[in-house]
Amino acid sequence: MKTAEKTSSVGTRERIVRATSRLLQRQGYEGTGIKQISREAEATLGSVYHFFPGGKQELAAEAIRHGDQEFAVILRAGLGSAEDLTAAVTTCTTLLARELRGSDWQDGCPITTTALETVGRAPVIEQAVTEAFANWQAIVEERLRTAGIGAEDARELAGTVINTLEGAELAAQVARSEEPLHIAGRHLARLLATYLPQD
Amino acid sequence: MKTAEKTSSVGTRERIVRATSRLLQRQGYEGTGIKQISREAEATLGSVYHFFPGGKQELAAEAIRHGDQEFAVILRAGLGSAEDLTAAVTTCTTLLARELRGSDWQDGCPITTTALETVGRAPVIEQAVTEAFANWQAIVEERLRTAGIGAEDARELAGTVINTLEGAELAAQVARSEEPLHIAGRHLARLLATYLPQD
DNA sequence: TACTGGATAGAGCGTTCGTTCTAGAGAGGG
DNA sequence: CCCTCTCTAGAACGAACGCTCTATCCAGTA
Repeated sequence: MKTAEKTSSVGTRERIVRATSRLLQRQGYEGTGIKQISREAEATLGSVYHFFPGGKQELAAEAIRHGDQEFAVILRAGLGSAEDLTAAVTTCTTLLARELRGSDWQDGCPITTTALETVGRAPVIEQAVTEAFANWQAIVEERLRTAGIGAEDARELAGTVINTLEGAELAAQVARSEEPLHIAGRHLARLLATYLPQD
Repeated sequence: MKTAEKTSSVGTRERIVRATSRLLQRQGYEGTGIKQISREAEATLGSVYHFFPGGKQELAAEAIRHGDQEFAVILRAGLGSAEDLTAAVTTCTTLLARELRGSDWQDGCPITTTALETVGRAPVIEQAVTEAFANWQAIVEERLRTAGIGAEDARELAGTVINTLEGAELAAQVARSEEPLHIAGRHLARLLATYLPQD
């Protein structure tokens, strides 16, 4: 089926998905052209349409799924960084802030822009976006339950944690400052503390 | 200078700004064309470039300022709806949820999409976005101080309130559900309560 | 060697983009 | 009456858009 990889480089399909994900993150859906993607991925237009016969929408949906995983990694890293729940949450915001600053405030949430642009008009993409949000919420929810928060509270709080992180990341990007994220971390920690069993 | 308005309709410039604002809210910056704007505003291309010689960017910046005021009205209405701070906050989320559902989940925050698309690449627009966020934060901050919260806490909390509302509105739009907004309202109320003087 | 099918390559389709430009409409002042 | 100036009107420009299409390359199999 496939010969062993001769070089250490990744396959064409993977390069296309990665390039698309990064471009969507930085320029959004409408602002990103297929030709720019193929250029950036060092693939030809023929290859793009070979792997993604569904065109731009199918490609974007796959890129969203890629961004989903990417963000989930950060989330898990932050949430698993400490026994203390509130410390874990602030680690999350610190990680996000670092990544944001490191990219000169360019790389915010990998899917938000595309999500907003396509809401209500591109079902394939919306589906991927919905799954990503649900995935992130589930990750946070599980951590909250581990910390002893009840099922229903954990579910609702997880949603608010994700939403607040999203909003703070947007604000940080616009303001070119880590402050909104750090503040969000502190406020989320304080909110969660009111639900912790020992209270 | 100007003859008295003969009809009750608004002027051409105003129609252009309103149409642009609504289109940017729903389709974002890259997804909205000048010709679509002129069509929607019932103005000609000549009129658009007459009033906005700076082109699409200048027009978008003006539309952002329009959206700024629009959102500020809702914010003030919600925050001023009750003596009780926490009740006022949940009124905000209720108002936003109503508007969102009423537009079939189309009309979220009037500026977020454009803000994300143009961050770091359209200074004129970024400026308008920054001012809008600062404006909203100031509105919330003042209300928090009225409720007796200290200056620094009020400033930081105001930022988180705006950010969380932004994030929750995005989630509500994607999920086509009022729930994220209502939950955000409850959590924000709870967070704010921990800062209230009588605690 | 001949054949097959996945992958690559890019010219070209019709359309739309943001912008420019010229022309004219219409009211107000001289 | 004409001149001026604001505003309206839309044709036209080059560039970029998403996508289709044919041609070619090349490893694997027979």
